[in-house]
Amino acid sequence: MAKGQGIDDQLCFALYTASRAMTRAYQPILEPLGLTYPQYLTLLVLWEDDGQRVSALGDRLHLDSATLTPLLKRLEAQGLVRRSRSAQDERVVEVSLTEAGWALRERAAHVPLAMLCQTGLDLGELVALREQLKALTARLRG
Amino acid sequence: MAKGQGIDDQLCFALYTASRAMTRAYQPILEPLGLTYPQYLTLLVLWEDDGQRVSALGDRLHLDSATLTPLLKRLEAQGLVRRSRSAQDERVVEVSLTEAGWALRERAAHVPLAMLCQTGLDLGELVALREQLKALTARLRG
DNA sequence: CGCGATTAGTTTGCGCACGATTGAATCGTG
DNA sequence: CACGATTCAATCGTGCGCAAACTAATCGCG
Repeated sequence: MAKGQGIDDQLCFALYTASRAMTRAYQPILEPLGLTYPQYLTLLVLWEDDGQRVSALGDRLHLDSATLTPLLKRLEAQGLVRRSRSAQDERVVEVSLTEAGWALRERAAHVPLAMLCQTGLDLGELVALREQLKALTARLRG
Repeated sequence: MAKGQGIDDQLCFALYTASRAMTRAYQPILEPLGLTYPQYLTLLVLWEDDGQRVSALGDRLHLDSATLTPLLKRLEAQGLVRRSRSAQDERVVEVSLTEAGWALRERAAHVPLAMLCQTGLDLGELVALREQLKALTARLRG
C-alpha cells in the first residue's frame, strides 16, 4: 500500500465524503419540512437567537453574504423569515422569524435525534469526534 | 446551555465547517497548479490508476456523472486529460492523463505534506480521525 | 433476428460556496 | 461641516453536487 498518497489515505478526502454523506442523510428528514440542509442550519441559528443581522448569521455559520442573501430570500419566499433594513443603520438587514418560521421549530424538533440515530454513535463518541473536528477547523483557519 | 440543540452542539455542523475549512486551506496550495479541490482529487485517482471510465471514477470519488462530466471537460480543456469513447462499448467514456497531466503529478507531490502541516496533527491523530470519519460515512450510507 | 429493458454518460435545473466588485450608508479625522 | 475610509449587504461569475430527464448503445429473452 502506498503511504499517504492514495486518495483513501487522505484525511481531506475522508472529511469531504463524510460531509457529503451527512448532507445527504439529512435530505429525507428535511424534505418534508421543505428545507435544504444549509437552510436548516440557518433556522437553527435563528431559533437560538432571532432578529440577527445578515453579518451576524454569517459569523455564526461561517458563510458570507453572497451565500446568505439568496438563501435568506428563499426562506423569505417560503414565508419563514422577514428581512428588513434597520432603522438605526440603513446598511444593516435584520432577519427575523415569522409565525411560520417559529412554528416550524416544533416540526423540526425530532431532527437532531433522528440524525444521531443514523450516525450510530453514542453521545461520548459524538462529542469526542465533534471536538476533534472543531480543533481541526481552528487549525486550518489559523 | 441548551443540550444538543444549539448549532455548535451538532456534529453535522462541525463536519460541515471542517470540510469547508479544509477546501479553503487547499486553495492557496492548488491555485499555482490551476486546480480546484475536486479537480485535484480526481487527478489523485487518475495518478493512482490511469485510463478509468467515468463511472469508475465516480465510484472512487462518490460522485455521479452529472458532477464529473463537466469537471472532466474542464480538465480536458486545460489539456490534463483526454476523454474518449471506448471502442468495445461506445457508451463508455475512458479518461486518461495527457503528458501534461502526468507532469503535474511532480508539481503536486508536495501537496499532501503541505496540508498535513496545516492540520497540525501528528500521523497517529490523523489516522485515528480519518478512520472515524470513514466509519461515520459508512454508517450514514448504510 | 427483434424489441423491450438496462446501462453509460450527457444535459438541465436548482441551490449552495466563494472571490471579486459594486453601491449605499456611516464613521472618523481634520 | 467635509470628505475619504470603512462597513454592510447585494450582485456577478465560476464551479461544484445532485435529482431528474434524456439519448444512445448494449443486452437479453423469445
